[in-house]
Amino acid sequence: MNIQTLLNQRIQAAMVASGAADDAPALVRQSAKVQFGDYQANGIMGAAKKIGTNPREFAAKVLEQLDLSDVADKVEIAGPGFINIFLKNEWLGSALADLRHSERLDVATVEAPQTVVVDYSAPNLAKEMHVGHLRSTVIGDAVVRTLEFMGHNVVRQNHVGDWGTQFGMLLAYMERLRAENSEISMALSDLESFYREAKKCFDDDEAFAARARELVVELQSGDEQCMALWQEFINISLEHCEETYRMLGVSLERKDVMPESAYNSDLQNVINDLEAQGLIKEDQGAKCVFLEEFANKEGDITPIIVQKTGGGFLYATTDLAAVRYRQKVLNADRALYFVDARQSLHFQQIFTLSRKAGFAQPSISLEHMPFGTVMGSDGKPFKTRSGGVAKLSALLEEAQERAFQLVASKNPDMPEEEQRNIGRVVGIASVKYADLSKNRTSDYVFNWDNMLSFEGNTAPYLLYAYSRVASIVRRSEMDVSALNAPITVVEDQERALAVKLCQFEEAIQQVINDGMPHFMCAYLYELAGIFMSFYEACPILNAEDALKESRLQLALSTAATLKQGLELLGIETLERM
RNA sequence: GCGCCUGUAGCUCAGUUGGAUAGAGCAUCCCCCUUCUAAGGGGAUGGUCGGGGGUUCGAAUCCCUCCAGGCGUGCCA
Repeated sequence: MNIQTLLNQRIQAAMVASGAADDAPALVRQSAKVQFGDYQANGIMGAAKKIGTNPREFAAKVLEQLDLSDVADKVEIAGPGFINIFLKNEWLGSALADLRHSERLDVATVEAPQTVVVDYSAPNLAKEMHVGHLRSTVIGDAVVRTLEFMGHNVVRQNHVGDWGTQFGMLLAYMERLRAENSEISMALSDLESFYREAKKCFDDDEAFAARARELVVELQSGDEQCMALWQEFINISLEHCEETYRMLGVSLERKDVMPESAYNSDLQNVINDLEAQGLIKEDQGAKCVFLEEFANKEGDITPIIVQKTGGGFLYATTDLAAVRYRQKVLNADRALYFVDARQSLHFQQIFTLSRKAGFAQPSISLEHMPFGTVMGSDGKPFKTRSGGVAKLSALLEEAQERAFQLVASKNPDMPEEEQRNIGRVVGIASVKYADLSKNRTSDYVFNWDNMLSFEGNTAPYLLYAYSRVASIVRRSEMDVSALNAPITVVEDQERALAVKLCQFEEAIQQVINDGMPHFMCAYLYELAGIFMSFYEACPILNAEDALKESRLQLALSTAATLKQGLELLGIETLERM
């Protein structure tokens, strides 16, 4: 059920029938205030202006063409020409019955599924995942889950960094350890320190550095032994990533890995294609593309360098090859890039050039989904207490430990095993939710106390709300699947809850349109808050039979919606806390 | 220099693409546990939406300008 879509269609049709342009939008929104009803149409004023009539008179004409008697019991003109819609309680009751008896909460899959390529996470395999990878991974995964729920064909692309000069250094260090008969797998169990040690050798030891550079050349020329060593390293590094994904509850798998190196054999083709189209200019020894779109007022153009002096390729080249792959091989309708906001210019360049060179057809939508930086309380990029970059796995361990301490202090009598499990779920959920609930584009401050608080828009609050609903259902000791009594919407709190439950699909739509999961978070937080008010005001288990069954179904639907919503965010729920 | 982003309550954040009297949580202050989890709920206080101009029925949102901060800007990714 999507009330907004339904009202939009009906009101727009009435507007057109009243003389508005065919494409005049009805602009139906959830009402800002209760006195304005449940929904308001804001499009009347604009449409009236275009055809040169008085907005209120036009609104009156539209109402004559509009029959909402099945869904609304009051439709009124207000202010300069708003149309306010008050939904009918009986209709809400029947909509809820549909929702209750649907596996998917009455959310229909899309009529025209798209192939959506989602590029996210993309850690550099030379090092371990750190806090900087959290946002791309968590936000991308939430959007992926939401797209799949709506029936789109999603192709995950984990564009990991597995190529480049730093691998020479790492391979040289592997060689050295092997020569010393040291245990390589042990050394690689902590990639972070492995990288540090290798870097130290590279900086201090001239012979080592020379060998590292030599290995880069061997690697690039496809030397078999060198490749084998490299592959060994990549495998171990990927296992680290997968361990973190498991801990985080992220849906990425090995099959989703499409590394930078996969495009190596295509990079020269990219250059050739650009050259054949006359797009390349050699400048100071490098092959560049100068596009007018990136000129300043003086006419100076920021070039896109696609091949370095000496023949090396750059990440621009790889990204161009990736666009072409996503277009030609994956046949994408949309390609979403969950990548740091600092790469905005880079993606503008890549997208513009891809269109110009025909790598991307007009039909494909290329969308950079930028996100801000995770900050510490000092307002600077988040670091550990010792000042280093925070390893993601360590951060997640700490989250679970903190949550465990919290659970143990609130529930001292609970068996430790259960405390641990709750700590795990709450800890991970807190970190993910803190990230997901903020507007993607802005920086946010990482704060343990805020994210682990049970108050406000936090994971613990939502999980608690869910477990509380689940507890009511358990205590009812009824066969809830057999519940079939009509759902009656009478009290204000019942009504508010009913309307909110019917708006789940609208929240999903927002997440998909803009790649912004915080809309889902806001929705779930509001839903939980409204349920809590309902819970205070409307006794469920102590109500008499018909009322009890009606309210129990409201509770059931709330539980199902919270669970499904959190699942779309990639967050586990708990039946008991 | 140029470009992009950000600036909303003391703090942390929303604000559905130009809609009605700008909203939450924390903090502060007051209420509510003999009834389904008080890890909860209800209420109060708190705003020149960075400043100034403009566009129009209507601006936190769009345009111009200034201020403050962040980031990017030819051979790292």
